[in-house]
Amino acid sequence: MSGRQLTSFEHILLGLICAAPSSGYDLKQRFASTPIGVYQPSSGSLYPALRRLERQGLVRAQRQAQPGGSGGPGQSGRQRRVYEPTEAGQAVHVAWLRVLAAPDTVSRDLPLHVMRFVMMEHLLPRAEVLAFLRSVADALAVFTADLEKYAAAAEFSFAGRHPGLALDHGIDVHRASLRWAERAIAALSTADVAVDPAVDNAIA
Amino acid sequence: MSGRQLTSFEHILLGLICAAPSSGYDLKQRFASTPIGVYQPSSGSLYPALRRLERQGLVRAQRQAQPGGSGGPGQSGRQRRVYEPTEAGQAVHVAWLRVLAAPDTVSRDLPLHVMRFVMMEHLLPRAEVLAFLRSVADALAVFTADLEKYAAAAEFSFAGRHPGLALDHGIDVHRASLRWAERAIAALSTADVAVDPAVDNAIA
DNA sequence: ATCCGCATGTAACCCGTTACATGATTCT
DNA sequence: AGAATCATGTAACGGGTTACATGCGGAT
Repeated sequence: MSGRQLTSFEHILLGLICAAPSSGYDLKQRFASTPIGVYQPSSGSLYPALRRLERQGLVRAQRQAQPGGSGGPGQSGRQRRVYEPTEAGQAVHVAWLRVLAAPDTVSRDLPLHVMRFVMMEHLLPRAEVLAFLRSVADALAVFTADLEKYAAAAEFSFAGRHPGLALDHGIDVHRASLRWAERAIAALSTADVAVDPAVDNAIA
Repeated sequence: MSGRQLTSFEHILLGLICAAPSSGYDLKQRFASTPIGVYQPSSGSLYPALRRLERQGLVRAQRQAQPGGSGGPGQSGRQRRVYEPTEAGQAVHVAWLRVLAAPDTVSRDLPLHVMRFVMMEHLLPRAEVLAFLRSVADALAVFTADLEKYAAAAEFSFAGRHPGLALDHGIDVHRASLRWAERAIAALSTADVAVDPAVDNAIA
């Protein structure tokens, strides 16, 4: 439990491991197969990151002997290091999920916020998820308002020109995110509340 | 003119210098004052990057003696290194502006594309700007279609759940960008074509 | 025997961040 | 003199990318 705080990439890896114990190779496959980030981590970033998480006591690896069984086509080659979260790891992950969005960083961090939102399912109670989405929506409202204020102030200087159009793009995109956040709040508010037993012991 | 290709950051710096000769400090101020990227380059990245551009012969620095004049409040302190583009630098910049958007990288590169779009004003003829925007729109159309196909295929597995909502976000945001690109094309197509004399000698 | 796919790792290189250092000028 | 602003730079550190190395099993 050395103090230094994790990078976003490390936090995401930790989150994926919390969702399901995985080897480095598993994680790579998951990045490859989902439209998660369009981001393909390289071996040179992935394995060292996992070692760092391990060194800090947030995950634990167990060598998985290939089953092979009697006559079955024991499916693969080298031995896998399957990581699972420690209690400290789970605590760090949940704490990361609980951080609310802030107006001054929401634009830069939006993809990360969306990723965190995905990981909250089954780990945070409905009410906290809604509070998080509210923080995102509020932050985006502030951000877009600022952009529009800027646009209004500079209108004479670049209405209809390239800088003005670029500013429009920023406003449009963030307004789309804002509308999405509001719709997600509505959807999750009215959805059947099938209480998830996993959530309760995750909070404990 | 050593061969190695530039980072995005270096390309942006080169573009800003092409737009107006600037010192490192000027560039920092410009990043600070515009909603360009919400990105504040540090001295430790900015000055070395300028030196790299200089070493490659893309920009040229000239020490600017503080005017000061007779009795006037010569406004500032240390001597500035004001960079201006070389011909090679301008050529590299324009070539960078001319690269079209591709479907497989458009999501990752969108902010960069928008920035390039801004820099095209006065440097590329209207027709090329429109062709660029078309490539962006087409790439986004492909990208969103892929996302929607993915969503349709996985609907049973996560309709209304967090992953599904996150996917919706990706679709919404990229559709917003797509609509913006189409609108920008329309706006620039119908706009008065005041032929820009600067453009022609930039192409030469 | 060889190649391919699974699976993990390492080394060189580059770049960005943080934090500090330095120079010159003006304001108090 | 001391502080503030303008202005450029450097050093330590960390992490990502690329490319290569290794190990083992099954398929041709």
